[in-house]
Amino acid sequence: MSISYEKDSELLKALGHPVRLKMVEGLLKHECNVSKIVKALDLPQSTVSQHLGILKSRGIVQIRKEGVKTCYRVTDTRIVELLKILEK
Amino acid sequence: MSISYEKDSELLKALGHPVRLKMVEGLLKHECNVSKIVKALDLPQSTVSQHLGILKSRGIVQIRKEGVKTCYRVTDTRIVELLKILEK
DNA sequence: ACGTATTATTATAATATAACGATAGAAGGA
DNA sequence: TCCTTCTATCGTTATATTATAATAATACGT
Repeated sequence: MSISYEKDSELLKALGHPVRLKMVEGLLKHECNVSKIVKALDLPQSTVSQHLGILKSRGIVQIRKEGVKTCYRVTDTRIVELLKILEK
Repeated sequence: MSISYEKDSELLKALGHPVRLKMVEGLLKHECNVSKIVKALDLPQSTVSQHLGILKSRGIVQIRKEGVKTCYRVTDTRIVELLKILEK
């Protein structure tokens, strides 16, 4: 395999925002719905929802509907490894 | 160590551009001066210089002066690992 | 000193991103 | 049905990024 400049840069750009990076780190550990994330980050609901939408559109997270709630979780396995490197 | 959301997202954002990602991949293999990069990527000199400036300001690359030429190379060891993951 | 090659910086316009209030829609309970 | 909770989308404004031409600055050879 080799790097896809367009696609991979999209992935990195999506992670290249402090709020989204924080979200992703949290969603690695446990699935979480929107309103919980809103409380945890203390940000407007629309802001949180928009960031989650960006992560979802890049395939970084996936959703699971639970009644009226939307549970987000990290699915891209490369993300786990990427975050590990940042922790070094 | 843990993630620095502000600083690490800056790093990812700098890599989150197709041209810069391509540049970094190349500069991992061999140091290169600006005019060579201009030819390789077929982009205006000012565009290339600006992108290199961004990579430099984030500590992703370092420079070595050789007369009138500026040779760029990747120095951040985490970058090597990050790019390897993208290749998967 | 002059000309050339190389690189950085500046200026500007176009486009994209970010933040967030307001609104809309969907699901469930009373 | 009405109300509430939860989430997504829209509209707007502010800010940031991108591209690129033009210009400046630096180093070197003749």
